[in-house]
Amino acid sequence: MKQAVEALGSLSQESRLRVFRFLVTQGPEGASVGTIAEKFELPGATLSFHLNNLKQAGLIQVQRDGRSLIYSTDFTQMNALLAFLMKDCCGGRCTIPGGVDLNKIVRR
Amino acid sequence: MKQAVEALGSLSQESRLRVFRFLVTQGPEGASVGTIAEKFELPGATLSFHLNNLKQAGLIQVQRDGRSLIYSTDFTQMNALLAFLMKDCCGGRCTIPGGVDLNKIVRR
DNA sequence: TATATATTTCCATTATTCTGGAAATATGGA
DNA sequence: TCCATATTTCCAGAATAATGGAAATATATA
Repeated sequence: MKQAVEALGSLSQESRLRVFRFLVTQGPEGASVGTIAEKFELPGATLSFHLNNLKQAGLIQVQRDGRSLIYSTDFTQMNALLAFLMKDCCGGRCTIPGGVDLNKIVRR
Repeated sequence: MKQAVEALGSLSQESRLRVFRFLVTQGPEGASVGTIAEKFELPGATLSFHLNNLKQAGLIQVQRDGRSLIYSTDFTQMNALLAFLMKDCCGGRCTIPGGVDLNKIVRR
């Protein structure tokens, strides 16, 4: 549950959620800090703080490319978070947009 | 996205997540504030604060029964949150415990 | 009406998180 | 080596959230 709280907390901040969603769209290529900073008009220190928070939560990973640091999503944690929410927080009552009852397909 | 941030924020606090999960197990019957307070050993004012937060986020609902207030889960919001996370935060890479690829069944 | 029970609201305190300028660190190239 | 670029760390101030005692409100019952 500790991990879930951390991931939920990380995604519950608007700037961070925005950045995370953007990184999701970037796929494995990811994006450099500079690119993200420009896109969201965030000061370096602030962005660095948020990226570090997402990384601590296990939601993103980083790799260096020359002078740039490239951040990209790490779906392991997101996967775990979804599994947790569906198993422990839905009580057999959750469906998804297509009308599928999640709890009928989640191994419990 | 506003709603998602609110729901994520509400669930990202340990006491609240615990209480929410407990209410999930209680189903439509729900539980009184007193019952929850005893179970989690939380002072009245603190619990009231957290219950109100969950309610504001649309995750629980309340009804009066005599002197007691009965809180119970409202899955509409949880459902919406899961849909949001799967559609916008998984990038086609999330599976659930049974090994099912969520993005194959989510209407996008 | 008087009293007990259940819960909330009020409010002050403490704790945590967010923000961003400035300095520090890392890398690459001239 | 010197300089430019990319990003982080440091740090202090501002904003937001959590905590819980005490008073207020709501309901029930005698």
